[in-house]
Amino acid sequence: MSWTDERVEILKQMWAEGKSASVIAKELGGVTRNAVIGKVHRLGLSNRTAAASSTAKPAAEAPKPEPSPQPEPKKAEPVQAAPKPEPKPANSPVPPRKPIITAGQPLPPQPSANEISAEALANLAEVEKKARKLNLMQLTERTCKWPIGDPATEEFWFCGLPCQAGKPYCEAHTAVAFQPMSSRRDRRSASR
DNA sequence: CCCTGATTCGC
DNA sequence: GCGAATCAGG
Repeated sequence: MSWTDERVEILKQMWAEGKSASVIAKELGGVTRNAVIGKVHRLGLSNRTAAASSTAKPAAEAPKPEPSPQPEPKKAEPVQAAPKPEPKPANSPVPPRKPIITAGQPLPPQPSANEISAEALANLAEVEKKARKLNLMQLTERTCKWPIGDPATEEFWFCGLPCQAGKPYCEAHTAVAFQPMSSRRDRRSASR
């Protein structure tokens, strides 16, 4: 695979969205996260607007030799209705963001309005005790993304237990997340 | 150990 | 230009 214009576009977008290099690599396919990172650097968009930056290192920090106190004529420039209708002549037919449906996993259904077997619920309680209590940033492809608690409070985290291949949740949560929807559809006429 | 991005350097 | 190997950090 090579860095076609299109692929670079996707890379730019995803990187801007804060996706990790590995995720982008998977999405693009045919490249490793190293390749992605390498490309990102070559494109000059290494550091994003701050995010999950683990290594917040200002390495090689430019000493900023700017002893010249420039008057900085940076007044509140009146944005005149932003007369900038995109300096794009007619060479970027990509106005409507492509339907790149990244962000994979479906949102976890709330187990409230759903009738789950007491067994499963009890099991969940157990599982939640073992939850790794990961925050959003710590989730990966193979950690259970089942939310626990109220997102509006501090009492919120993700299960984080190792999840089955392909599934976004651990075994227990997968069980309640993907129910065959036939829990109590009992047909009383068993032997007929 | 899992992950993250950063950098280097041979190709 | 590319990206694997390596590095450095959480």
